[in-house]
Amino acid sequence: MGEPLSKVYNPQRVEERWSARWLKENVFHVEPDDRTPYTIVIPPPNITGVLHMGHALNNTYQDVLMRWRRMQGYNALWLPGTDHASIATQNVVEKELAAEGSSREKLGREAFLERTWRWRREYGGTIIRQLKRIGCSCDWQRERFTMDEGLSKAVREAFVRLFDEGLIYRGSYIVNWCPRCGTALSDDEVEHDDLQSHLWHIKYPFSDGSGHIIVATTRPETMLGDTAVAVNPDDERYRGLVGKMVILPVIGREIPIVADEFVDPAFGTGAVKVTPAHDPNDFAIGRRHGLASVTVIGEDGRMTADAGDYQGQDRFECRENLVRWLADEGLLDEITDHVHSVGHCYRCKSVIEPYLSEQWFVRMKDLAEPAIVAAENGRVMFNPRRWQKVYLSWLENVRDWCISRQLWWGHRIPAWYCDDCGEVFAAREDPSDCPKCGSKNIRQDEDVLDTWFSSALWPFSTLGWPDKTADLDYYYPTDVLVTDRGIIYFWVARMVMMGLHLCDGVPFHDVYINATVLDETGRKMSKSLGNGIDPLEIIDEYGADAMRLSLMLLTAEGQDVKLSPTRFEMGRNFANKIWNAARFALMNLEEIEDTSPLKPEDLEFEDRWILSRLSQTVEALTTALEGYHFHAAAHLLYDFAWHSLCDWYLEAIKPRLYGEDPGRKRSAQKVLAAALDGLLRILHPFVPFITEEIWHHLGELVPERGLFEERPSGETASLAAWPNADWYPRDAQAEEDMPLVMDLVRAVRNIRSKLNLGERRPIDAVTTTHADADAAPAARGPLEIVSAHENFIRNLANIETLTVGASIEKPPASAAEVVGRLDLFVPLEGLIDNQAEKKRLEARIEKARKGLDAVERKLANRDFVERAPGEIVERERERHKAMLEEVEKIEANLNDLAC
RNA sequence: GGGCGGUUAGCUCAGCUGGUUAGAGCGCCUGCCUUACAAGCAGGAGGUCACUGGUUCGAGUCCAGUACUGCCCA
Repeated sequence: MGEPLSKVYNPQRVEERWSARWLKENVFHVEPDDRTPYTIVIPPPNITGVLHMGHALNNTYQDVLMRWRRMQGYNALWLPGTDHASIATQNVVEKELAAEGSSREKLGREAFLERTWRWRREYGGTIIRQLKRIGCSCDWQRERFTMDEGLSKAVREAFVRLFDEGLIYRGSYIVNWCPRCGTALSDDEVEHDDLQSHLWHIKYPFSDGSGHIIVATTRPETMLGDTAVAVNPDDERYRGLVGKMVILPVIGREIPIVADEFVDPAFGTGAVKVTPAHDPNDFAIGRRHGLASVTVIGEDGRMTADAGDYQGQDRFECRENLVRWLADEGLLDEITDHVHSVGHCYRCKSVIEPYLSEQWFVRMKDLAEPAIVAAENGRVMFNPRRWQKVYLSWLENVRDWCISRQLWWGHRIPAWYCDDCGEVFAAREDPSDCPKCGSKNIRQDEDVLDTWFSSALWPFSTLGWPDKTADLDYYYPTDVLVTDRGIIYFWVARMVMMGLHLCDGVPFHDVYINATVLDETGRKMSKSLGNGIDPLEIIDEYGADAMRLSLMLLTAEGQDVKLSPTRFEMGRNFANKIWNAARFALMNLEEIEDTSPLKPEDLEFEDRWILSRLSQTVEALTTALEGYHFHAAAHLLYDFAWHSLCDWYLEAIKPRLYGEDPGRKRSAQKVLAAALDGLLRILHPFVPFITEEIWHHLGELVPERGLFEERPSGETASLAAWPNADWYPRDAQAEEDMPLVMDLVRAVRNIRSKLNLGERRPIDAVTTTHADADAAPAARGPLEIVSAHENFIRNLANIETLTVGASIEKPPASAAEVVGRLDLFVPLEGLIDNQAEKKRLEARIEKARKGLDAVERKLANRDFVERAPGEIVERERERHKAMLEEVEKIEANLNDLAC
């Protein structure tokens, strides 16, 4: 790669190159060995899905963890895969069929499944390809799919075990029915929205003709299936009516008035209609009172034969017609406005119909208990902590889980019915006869399992369970699950339950709940709103590294993140900065001859400082990552790279690199190489592509980048060692000296700027102090610091001659500044703009006085002096002294200007 | 109705166990195409930390309440 590096970083080619290379060389594949494992299973995206910003964020977190742990030397497995998504996938294929004028019914089950598998082969890999573009370092060789042979076997095993243990049962209950998808849903798959609706007050005449009772309902169309009217037993208004019969309008059925505690006397008229087949509460009332159930709305959302004249009408159409009829008949007492919560299908948003049907359920209570304990005693830890509460409250109030779906795409329920003896049984292998009576007259249940049933097994089914594989033994339990808060119930809780029950241990130790991605106005990004930002467009425009880093920089812990496309400029600019810093380094390392280790005494001030900063950064960064503080980690990197390395260090070593002293040049080159090497390592988990690219360029020039010892750099940044803080020497004195030195440089630059001197006009400067005599003799005096780093200051402030000495008189016509205990004078004979200088000093003194006032107020407070800790009071006194001195000096400079 | 967040610079947000003159990025102002980078450099302006009360020598930070706002559950 001899060609010169472009001035602007161009991510496209770099990302393509490294993506391909990582894949080709299978860099992220691992097998069990004698190292410590670090495992993450990916939250498997739907095969119908396309990558959205939420995936990008979620997977960047995981990739940062994986790459970091891998570099730390763990046997790091990130197991990827996809989810078959029963409803979503079936919907997609059915839509295709509809466009062809066909349907799944026309095709038949087998042909439909064949067709769906074909779809999955053709399009199901889209999202996996997209994950690769982000740079995800998954072990792609281990990619799994929830309907793979192995995972299907796991599903069967789990079902049969739970069935045999009595934890799976079948029964007739009210479930959430989606008439559009034609299937039952679990409670969690129903989204509740408040709708502006009405309360219809309907007269039900007594059968003896003695008048009527008025019931209030939000769903008049279900009245056709009423089998009672209920009132509260304590309700004085209706006490005498319990037991009386009423005639159900339209149908003409005679139904009783019953008393039930459930009825809220304050709701509506205090009398409610009871429709056991179409409402879960009514179903319970019906059971208590032995009422019949009449189904009037069918699977397709149309009225059944039992709906009389309304048969065949759509449920909403029926409502309108029925209400009109009631009004015409004088049976409609009134209509009031009413807001109520209506369930919608989470897949297609249709209004859910509570529907009485035969379904399979998982008994949850006993499974939930250990999952609660696991969280309470810290075997499963949530980050941020507060999500534990969400998890617990769901488990504590958990209801049985409806797992059967009236779909074809999915794991067919491994349960069989014997038509001769009526036996119902589950089996691991397809049976040929009934285990009870031996009859061959058996048939398998038609339904498939809820997709989440297989998802619940994901952390161990992907590792080979139920077989006792070496993978399972080595990689399970996994270390952390990174996911969205929206699926704590659906998925996280169920994995913990299943892991504990079936696999003898929690599936992961930590759960990291990532932020929700919002648009710039604070709305959730969603397909239906069309306000999503396409990660691939961002990658095309700014690069994957830029997107990843932007997400990490912008997403504060535990806080949702508002994004707009332009916010990714942040990451792009950073990548470009790194690119150019590397370009600078590479240009100046080209003719490095001697790469043998340095001796500590070869290091100069800026070297000692930057290495100390790097050491600190490594330490703080490692701690941040250990605590999942990704945002803090990204900012540590940003700050070190940009504001320490680029702003100061690179500028500071230019004279050495361009100068004539080979020793000083060599040490600058060596430290530069070591610092860049370290930066690339710690940056790599966040921005893998650009760091990998630079790593190789650097490797060609300086394969050996150890500071005081040999440290071969290795082939790829992806497998480079994560640095320890002690790779780089700490230097307390360099760190202590630097702030004053920087302040001095800034003061000179400020004078230049405010007095319009231009950046490059050579000037002289004097630093002096009149208070040195008072300084504690043990302390390193400011003049000592300045003279020690004279070259550094002269270079960065572009000063020709820097005079340093005690008690030097202010040269005539000088600009003056106070920096800590120092006086800074810039002699400007003939150049000084007195007006500008006056303005500058006035602004300066105002600020200084504000500080002084605050300290004075504090010290004037007797309570503070008496009750605050001595060291705090002492510190304030010190500050007061310094600030008073500062104000006085600036004042003197101002006065001086006036004459 | 219950639970959990949020309210800090024009915008988006940091701010750990209470203690220097409250920070960053973007935007804004001034000056710079300085041989790594104009996606940049240097300098600067900008905040009664939502409100009320309390605890404390001291509150953006702790406690109580209020207002507005977001999410989840019923």
